[in-house]
Amino acid sequence: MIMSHYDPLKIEEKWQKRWEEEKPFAAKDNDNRPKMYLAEMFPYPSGAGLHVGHVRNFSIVDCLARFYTQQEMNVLRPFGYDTFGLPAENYAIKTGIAPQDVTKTNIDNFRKQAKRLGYAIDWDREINTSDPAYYKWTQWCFLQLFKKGLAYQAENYQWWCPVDQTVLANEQVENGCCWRCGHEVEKKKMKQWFFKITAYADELLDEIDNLDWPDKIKTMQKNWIGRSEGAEIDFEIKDHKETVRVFTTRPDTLFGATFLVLAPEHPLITKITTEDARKAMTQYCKDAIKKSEIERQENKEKTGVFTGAYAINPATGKEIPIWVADYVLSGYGTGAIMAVPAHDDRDYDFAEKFDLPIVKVIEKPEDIEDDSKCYHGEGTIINSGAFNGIETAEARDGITDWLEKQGIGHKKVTYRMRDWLISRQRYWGCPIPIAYDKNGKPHAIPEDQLPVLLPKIDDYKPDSSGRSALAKSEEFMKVTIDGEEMTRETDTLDGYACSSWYLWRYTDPHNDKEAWSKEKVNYWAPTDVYCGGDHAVAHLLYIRFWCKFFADEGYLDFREPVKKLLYNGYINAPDGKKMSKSKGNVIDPLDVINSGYGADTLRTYELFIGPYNQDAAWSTEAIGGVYRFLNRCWSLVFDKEMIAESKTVSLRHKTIKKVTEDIYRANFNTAVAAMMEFVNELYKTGAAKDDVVALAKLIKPFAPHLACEMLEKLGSDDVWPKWDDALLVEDSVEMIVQVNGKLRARIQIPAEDAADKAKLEEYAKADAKIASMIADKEIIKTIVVPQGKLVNIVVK
RNA sequence: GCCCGAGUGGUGAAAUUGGUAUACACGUAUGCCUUAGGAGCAUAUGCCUUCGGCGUGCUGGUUCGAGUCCAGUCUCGGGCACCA
Repeated sequence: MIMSHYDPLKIEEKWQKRWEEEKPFAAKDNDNRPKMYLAEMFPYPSGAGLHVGHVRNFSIVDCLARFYTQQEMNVLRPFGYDTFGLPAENYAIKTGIAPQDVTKTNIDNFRKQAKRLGYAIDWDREINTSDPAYYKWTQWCFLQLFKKGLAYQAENYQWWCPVDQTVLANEQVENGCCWRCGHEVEKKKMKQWFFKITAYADELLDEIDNLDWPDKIKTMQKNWIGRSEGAEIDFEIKDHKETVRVFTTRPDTLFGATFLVLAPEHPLITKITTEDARKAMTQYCKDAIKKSEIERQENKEKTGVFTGAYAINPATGKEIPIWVADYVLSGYGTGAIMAVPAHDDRDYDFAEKFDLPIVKVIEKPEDIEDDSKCYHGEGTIINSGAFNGIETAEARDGITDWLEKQGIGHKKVTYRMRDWLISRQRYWGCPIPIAYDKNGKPHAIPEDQLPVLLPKIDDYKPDSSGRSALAKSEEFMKVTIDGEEMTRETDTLDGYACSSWYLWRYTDPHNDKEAWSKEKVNYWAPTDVYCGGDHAVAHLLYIRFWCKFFADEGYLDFREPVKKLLYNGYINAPDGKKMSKSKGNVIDPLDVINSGYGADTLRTYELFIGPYNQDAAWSTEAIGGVYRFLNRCWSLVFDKEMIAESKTVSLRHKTIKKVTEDIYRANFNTAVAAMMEFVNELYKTGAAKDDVVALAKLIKPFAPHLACEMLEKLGSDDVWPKWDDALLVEDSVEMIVQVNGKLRARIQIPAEDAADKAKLEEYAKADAKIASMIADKEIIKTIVVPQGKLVNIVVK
């Protein structure tokens, strides 16, 4: 017989053309069916095009989208592009080609490639963050935050290269030098824009436990927010009217505070440093501030300089020296600490190095073993006047209350999370919709003047002002608000701002009156399943923050943007290393398709490669196995004679159950395995029409083109098949006989006897091999029949 | 240093409530078909062996029964890392 041939490229072209014309994936805003909103983290459309990592990510979402569509739900599965950012700007600086033009080329390429994969995308909802019709509303979002005081300006130290006269990102500073010119960089105080994410710190933290998200991400977010409860305490400074405020989580150790330490950036340093210390202090602070965060953390050898000034410990009344050291961070708490060397490792190291007094104030319980140099656990308070003898936990409240009565301390909650710095001195970003009057006061651009358009310019390089290239456009800079001439802000927004609300824009992407309509957003959102493999903290925290803010403002009826998060692993090169252009080990999905495998094989392979949330190495051999499997599916319909009556009814129902439940659990790899088992069996027994119809429906979320081709030939719809529990059972089942927990016999028994424990025992004893093992009845201690299908005989 | 995960064949991995360890796939071997095959189909494939025994990183424990639960330990991966 001449075999016809499974030709994926031909089949896929046919169905993609049909989907392009008929738009079967358009989501309906008014629909009685239950809704299902699925999205992946939208890609940055790089010049390199789609890679196999995108394919894994998109294929997971597509599998779910098609699965729920076949379950007759109203599915929204949109697509878009995160287009602002450094690569396009650097490319423009190098080549002079406008980022707008590069971006358009890249998007066109991404779209074309995504269509080759046959995704069930509602293409009419496509969005692009650098499109003025989109970023108009990013600017609107900024203004809502600005109006509520949650977008604000503050002075902040930034890296500054005095030769290039530009601000540098932390990653652009190498060994204290500029990555471009190699000159030593400095830290410069600059005014920057921030979003006050800390205003939502408590809710962002408390809601984490209720999220259906991977524990890994939840833990990372908790650590990132880093809530600490403690107290702020004011220390008087001898011979000065100023006080030093410190934050501590251990107010119970106040009597053991034998010195204070200020961060090198602390504003009081210049005021209180004595003449003799001044020179050394200036040098120390200058050096410390210059050091990068990384350098400050790498070298844990304690350094510091004494100010010459003394504070008064309010508990003991004693004078204690005030030091400056870079182990105290300016950005956390108050930038100053009370040092308790007896009960804190860092303070202990410092005290030992500079020969400062160590006073023990906690006696550890006798049953606790702890031979470290200083004890930081709980215990009984000593050397603390009226507080002696009480437990540390109690003393934390007691001492805080006492401080509060004196008016020199209070309870305080502090977060490790800082406010979100959003201004970028870059051209290729969303302009911040702000203008400054003559006095430098910021004003919101009126909403009817939005969008603030990003002008096309010739030279994208930042200029000597340290501002973005926008400052060079005189036309852009001038603006009139309420008859007053003002100057525009030249910073652009962090790209993460653009992606903090796109999930809501998808629900109403063409709205030119508002960012989204309340009706549409509350019908579709929150997103039911969101899938990505990156941005564990930043993006996934920012969308939660904006969701809570816009819920407070009445624009959303929900406070968490994503119900279920699927965090997929990476696809690595066959050797297990990261794929990268420079290593030359990149697998191009289009090459895989065009080599003859087709998109269905690629998609199914990437879902079969392993658990979706685990990294996987590409295998050029294993993908062939998936192709063979699809080929066998195809042959069942197009090559083989069908049999009249199915011989695999029970397995068919088992397979339907397994695949359905596996997709709900996101166990895509075992769902594919179950279908392979089913096909292998059909090859042995022959396949009836019911068998292949079920198979085609089950395989559609994985290999949609092939499935459509099969269903068309079979004249079937694609409605998701159901299983019948009664049909899962086969006529005869295998029972297991163990002796002392070890497998000794397998016996075929009628299925209806499987639940009858007495009968199972009889079968077991009747088996020749078992009978010989227990011929001497004396040795039987007990017989355990825990449930259907298993007997364990325990012998002496 | 602290906090999480994970260790199962030659390889990627299954085992969903404590109940047949290694499903499915790759690779390998053999056969069939073929002018030919890097195609297709079929069979076999944890280890040692004569019966039989041993096997889920290692050492113990609980249990009639442990990959799964408990204690300890080793290794690898990830996150945080002077946050007071």
